[in-house]
Amino acid sequence: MPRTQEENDRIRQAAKDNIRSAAIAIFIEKGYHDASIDDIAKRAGVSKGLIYNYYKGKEELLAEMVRTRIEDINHVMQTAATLDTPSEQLVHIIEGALHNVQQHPNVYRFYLHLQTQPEEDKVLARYSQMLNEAMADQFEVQCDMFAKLGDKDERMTSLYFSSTLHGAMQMISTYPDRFPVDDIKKKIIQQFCGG
Amino acid sequence: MPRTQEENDRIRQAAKDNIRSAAIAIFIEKGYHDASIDDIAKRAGVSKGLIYNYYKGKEELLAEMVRTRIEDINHVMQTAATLDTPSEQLVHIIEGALHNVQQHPNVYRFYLHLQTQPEEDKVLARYSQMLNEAMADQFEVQCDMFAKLGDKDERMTSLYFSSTLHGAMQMISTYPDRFPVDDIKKKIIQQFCGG
Amino acid sequence: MPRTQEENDRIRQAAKDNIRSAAIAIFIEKGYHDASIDDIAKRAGVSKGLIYNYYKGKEELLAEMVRTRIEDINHVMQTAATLDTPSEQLVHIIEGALHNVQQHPNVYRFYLHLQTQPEEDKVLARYSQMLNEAMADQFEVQCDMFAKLGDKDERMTSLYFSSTLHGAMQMISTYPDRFPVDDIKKKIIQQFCGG
Amino acid sequence: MPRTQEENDRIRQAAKDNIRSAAIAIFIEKGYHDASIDDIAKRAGVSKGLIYNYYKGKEELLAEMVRTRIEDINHVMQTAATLDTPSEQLVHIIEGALHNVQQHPNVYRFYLHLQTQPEEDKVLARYSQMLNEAMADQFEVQCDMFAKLGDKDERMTSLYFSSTLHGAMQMISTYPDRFPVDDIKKKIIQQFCGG
DNA sequence: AATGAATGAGAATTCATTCAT
DNA sequence: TATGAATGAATTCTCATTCAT
Repeated sequence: MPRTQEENDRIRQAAKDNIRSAAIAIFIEKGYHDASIDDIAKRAGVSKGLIYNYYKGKEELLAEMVRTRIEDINHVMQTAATLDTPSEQLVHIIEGALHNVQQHPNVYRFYLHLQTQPEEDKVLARYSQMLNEAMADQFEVQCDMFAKLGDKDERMTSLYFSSTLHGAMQMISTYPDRFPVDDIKKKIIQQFCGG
Repeated sequence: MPRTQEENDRIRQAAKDNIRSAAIAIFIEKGYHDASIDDIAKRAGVSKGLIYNYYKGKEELLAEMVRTRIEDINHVMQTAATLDTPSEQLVHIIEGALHNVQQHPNVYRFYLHLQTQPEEDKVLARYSQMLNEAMADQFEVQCDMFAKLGDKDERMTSLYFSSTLHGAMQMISTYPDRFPVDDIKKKIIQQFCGG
Repeated sequence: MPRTQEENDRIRQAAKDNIRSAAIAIFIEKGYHDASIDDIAKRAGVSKGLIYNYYKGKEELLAEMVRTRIEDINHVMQTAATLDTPSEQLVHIIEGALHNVQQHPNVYRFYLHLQTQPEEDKVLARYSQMLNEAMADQFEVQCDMFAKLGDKDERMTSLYFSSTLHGAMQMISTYPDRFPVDDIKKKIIQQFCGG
Repeated sequence: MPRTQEENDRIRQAAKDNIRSAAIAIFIEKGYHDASIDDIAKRAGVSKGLIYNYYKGKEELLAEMVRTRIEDINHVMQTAATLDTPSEQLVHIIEGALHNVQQHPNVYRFYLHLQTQPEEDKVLARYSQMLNEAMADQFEVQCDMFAKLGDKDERMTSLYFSSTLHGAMQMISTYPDRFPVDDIKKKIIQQFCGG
């Protein structure tokens, strides 16, 4: 007697999730190139073959991961946009970003690693670019916020803001134990969400 | 007619340099993993075997590269230290850093990529760490500068400064054509080398 | 409410036939090796599992196919044998053969491909051999026909006839659009069914 | 001290030849799909890696083989063309073809197998087609011969001739021990090289 | 000092087959 | 009877490294 449609869907979804989680974990631990399908299969506790049942290959696992990442970024931006004042919006972005890096420095590290992939890497260049574009989108949204904040030179300020914020994120992910996140957060808020 | 000792040394050194240059170029173009020894040999115009004559393997070529990089960083810091005022010193660091990234965005990209290597990568983690330590050294030197500048909270300022500077460098290397380097440079100088 | 025995048999037979048809179609389109069980299951509109319910594996599907082929060949020969004169009998064979190839060049092609399978192919060699034996049987029957036609050297004539006929079939299947089937048919009939 | 250029060339050529021979032998024994690179490496007594040093992959080994085959076919045709009378020319073609199959039935078998590859096989279809084209070229040359022989309907005769000849070849390769090659050869010569 | 032929360990991927439901 | 999730053995191909010359 075959399983019902629903049951199969459930099993499939569980298996996919399981594999995706394992892949994410392994990618973050070892990096994309060093992670083998075998590693992922072992971590997920499934056979190599099953991974190919659900994903076209290693690259698709990365694609899924990047897609999720971009959605997360966009989600933060959209939530920010619902807040009342530009000042609060920027604070939300800052806190979201720094909190995230602080909680998962390796994840930020992974994506920064991906973004800095040599452009010649035919496989990864696409994902690198997708992340850069997401950052560019984020930048545009920030420009609006600074404009609403009364900034006359909002593009320059947004750039400077992004530099500072990403610099801080980079530092946090590099020295996760030593970096005084809260103090830096205050400084950034004070500098850019000034009022 | 055997070569003289000196002549041999000269030949050896020239060959080593040649190989190192080729390796650097290829690593930066393709990244460490994607660069093959064959690529490097071809670029250097020598045989694969010769590379192993001078270097223990691929990894040692990277080690050499990282060593040079760290020396370059230290060199900038030392030169800065010879300047008269802390303000001039910081300006020198800023200009050196930004100019460098602007001239060779891919080089900065390469090292940032290396620094963000997953820690589990047994081969590369060491180099990642070495670069981080160099950055930490740089940080300490900067602290002195900010202290001399009269800053009471020089460690925090130095951190914030490093964040901002590295953030800017990251942005330049990501968007080399669109980023207004000079404007940002001015802003950084104004903010940190202030008065 | 359990099904009756008959009903079950009917269902089983229908399912088997369905699968066999799908397998034949896929085998002919893609060849044995390139055809996947998945392809066959999709074409038949059943699950992979069901195929294994009715057939031991991929090979048995081929076996079934070859069995049918041989039956078809024998059927043509038997029908020929019911005709009155040896001349008519041979004409029937020729027309049957050429018509068949002309209608389904890919089918002939498939079996010729199978017959020319390397002998070492442990899986397929058996089927190759079965087809060759069927051809040998056909040859014997033809010998009788040529004998009845008054040929003193009937084995040689039958061989020459088979060569010519199979050569023509090979040409038709290779150049299905360009080959003047009817003209060649006439020539063969004229040459061999002459008297 | 490195080897001289010549010495290397010699070594390379020997290795290539060795690999090619092994590949041909294995392909003929097991067929293209069933032959693994491992098989070929073992037969050649070299490592798998070396094969990829000399050939882009499995397909290139086949390509080389097919190229040689076509050259051989063309060579027979060209040699035939140098003979004085069309009758002698045709006899030369017949003898060349039948002798060849008789000596190496498995080789003929291999190429017929290749020619009958399903068209959907994306890898092999090209080679199949190349062989068919070589056969078509051969056909055109034969037409001229029959024309010179005074045949009014030379294209039809050439087709019929080709059918008969290829049919015989197919039979020889199928029943190499039982087929009376010389007798059939005489019959073909008698039928087509008139005089 | 210099060469490049040769190796072999390891990676991604495919697919016939099994088996719990 | 029927399903399709899961397996794992086999295969192609890559590349850092070795070593005879």
